[in-house]
Amino acid sequence: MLLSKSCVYGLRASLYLAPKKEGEFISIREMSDKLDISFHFLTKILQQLTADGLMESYKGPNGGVKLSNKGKNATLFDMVIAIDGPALFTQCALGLPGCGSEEPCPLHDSWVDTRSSIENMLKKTSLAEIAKEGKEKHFRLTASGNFSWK
Amino acid sequence: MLLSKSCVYGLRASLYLAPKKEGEFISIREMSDKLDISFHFLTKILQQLTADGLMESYKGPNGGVKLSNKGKNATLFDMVIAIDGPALFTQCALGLPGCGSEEPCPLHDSWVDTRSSIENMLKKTSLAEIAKEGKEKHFRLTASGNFSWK
DNA sequence: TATTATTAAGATAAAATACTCTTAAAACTT
DNA sequence: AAGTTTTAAGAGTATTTTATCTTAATAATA
Repeated sequence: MLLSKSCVYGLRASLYLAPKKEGEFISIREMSDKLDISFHFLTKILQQLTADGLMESYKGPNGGVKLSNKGKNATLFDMVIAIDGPALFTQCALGLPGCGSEEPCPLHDSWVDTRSSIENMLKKTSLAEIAKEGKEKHFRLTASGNFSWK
Repeated sequence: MLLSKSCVYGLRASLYLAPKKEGEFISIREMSDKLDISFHFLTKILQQLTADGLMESYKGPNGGVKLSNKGKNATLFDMVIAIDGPALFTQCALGLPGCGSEEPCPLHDSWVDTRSSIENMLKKTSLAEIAKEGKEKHFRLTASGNFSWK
């Protein structure tokens, strides 16, 4: 698997929040229901993104989380780094510590290329841009497809 | 992580065997020592590749494993499929079961591209070809770099 | 002020992955 | 035939990831 489950959940939640209107806090319960993710588990992941400044949270009635300004302008790459860390984008495909262009593993050269194509894919569009596009394209965010970008 | 540890160990062992001369069985103990992988764990992984017909094994003194003809002409892709299964090359990046070109997730289109670039990277060269190339380029297979393609 | 709705945080549990140990089976050597 | 070297197979342990449960803290509302 390319990304951990935590990471995938975090990305889906970020994408869920992306089209929401300015300043609105969305409860984690709503997201865990709509996205079919365990509430407490999702809470943990979003706490991490909040700690990283990519989201903001608010307690109490009408509380919830929202993308911070930083988060809105962030890309999925930033979310992945915050949750899974940078290993996928820095490590040798065979996990060899000394691997590099001087003394490469058999996969090194092609993996460097492929790796940056993954990176570019995740960096290409900001959440704000995906949200805009999503409203036209009705992207899927759930298994059942019952999510609307409004 | 792109590939499981089992898978990486299996690939490194396959690459270790690739340049060995025709018909020679290499003991798993030698490989586990040279590649710095737990003997019993590596044994399990190689049993899988043997069951899949990618390797052949022989018991008793001077026994060990070697690439089968199928294995020699196989690519790293085949090894990955045998160990990790096809999920990486078939699944949605966000793990959404219904995702496809009709109702895609936000990553679908770019992920389809990236996914096949990973696939192509692993399919590009057969183990036999990598072995040949390795003798010129002295590819790394260990953390310490103490592996020689002779 | 009491109640309720919410996130935060910590403890626990379950599942998956990674690793180890023991015994059995096969094949060689003497 | 007995002993040795090797893979095979199964059970067991450890670690990490995923998920749940409980309690605390914060903020709104009545």
